[in-house]
Amino acid sequence: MDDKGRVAVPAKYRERLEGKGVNKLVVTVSLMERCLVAYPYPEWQRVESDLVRLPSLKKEVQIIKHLLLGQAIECTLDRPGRILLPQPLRDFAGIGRRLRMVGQGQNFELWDEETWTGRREEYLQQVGALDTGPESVLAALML
Amino acid sequence: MDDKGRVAVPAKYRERLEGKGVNKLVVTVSLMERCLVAYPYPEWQRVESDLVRLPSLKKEVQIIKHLLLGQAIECTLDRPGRILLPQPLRDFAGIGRRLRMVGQGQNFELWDEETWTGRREEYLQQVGALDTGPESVLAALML
DNA sequence: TCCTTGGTGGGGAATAGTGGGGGAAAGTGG
DNA sequence: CCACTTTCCCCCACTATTCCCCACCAAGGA
Repeated sequence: MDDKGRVAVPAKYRERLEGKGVNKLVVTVSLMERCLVAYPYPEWQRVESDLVRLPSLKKEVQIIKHLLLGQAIECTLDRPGRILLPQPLRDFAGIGRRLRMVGQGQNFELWDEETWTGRREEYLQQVGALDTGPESVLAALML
Repeated sequence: MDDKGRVAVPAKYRERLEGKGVNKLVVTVSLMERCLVAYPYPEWQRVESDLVRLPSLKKEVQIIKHLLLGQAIECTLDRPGRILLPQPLRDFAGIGRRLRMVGQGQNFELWDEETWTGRREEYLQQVGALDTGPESVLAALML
């Protein structure tokens, strides 16, 4: 990230977007981790319409709508393929000068570099402790 | 590995790939060890589609998706049959100038040479301590 | 020895990423 | 309502990477 708050989206992601004529991303917070999540615009529309369909009276729904919808920002890619990350979102995820993008299939996450490497160590430890019996996730993958 | 970060894929692996018209590999981290895993592209697609099919709410699934999907990099073989290993992956596996490829059937692992020889000693010790009764893995192999 | 095949090294073109200036637009205060 | 400030966005130039190609070296077989 440069000191204007711009983040270069790697060319590999970008060409997948441009292939579909998409030049906008929606960035919001992650519900699970101290990081941000970026959706290609069409993908976000799907998420959003799912969300608004949920019954607004339920407390869980309210919470999730506040977090996701309330902080979602539409970001347009500039010519060299960068997005401008608003300060509030950067603060939320503790994103400093160096950040890390973590792909998740359709969308991808934005982490502070240091936060990510720390979290990754925790993940590895947890995997080591996982059940490896025939019913486990690991077994299902036949890795 | 040369000082541009390129790694020659041994001809034996390569011809198996080229036989199937595959010139791309996907490299990601290993869940179990401090090493990298390389999949032929079609094989990786299978793993990936298995992963996205798993229930995303489970914590184990989240962890595995972050580790495997999040750090997966697509690598194209250059003409002499080498791939370029990105710095972050090299760092993860502590891969220095000399590295070691360890076949695992469909895929293969990439180890730092020194890390591998150390780990191999531990493996040998652990094999020595294995149960050799009629129900054991060793017995099942009829060794 | 010579020829073939697999591995290595490096130069250079193309492409991706970075940084910064200036102008438009939007927000703020008089 | 108008000036002033700030933010943002577009564009250009510069730097770093990546990728593509060719030439060299080393080993094994005829």
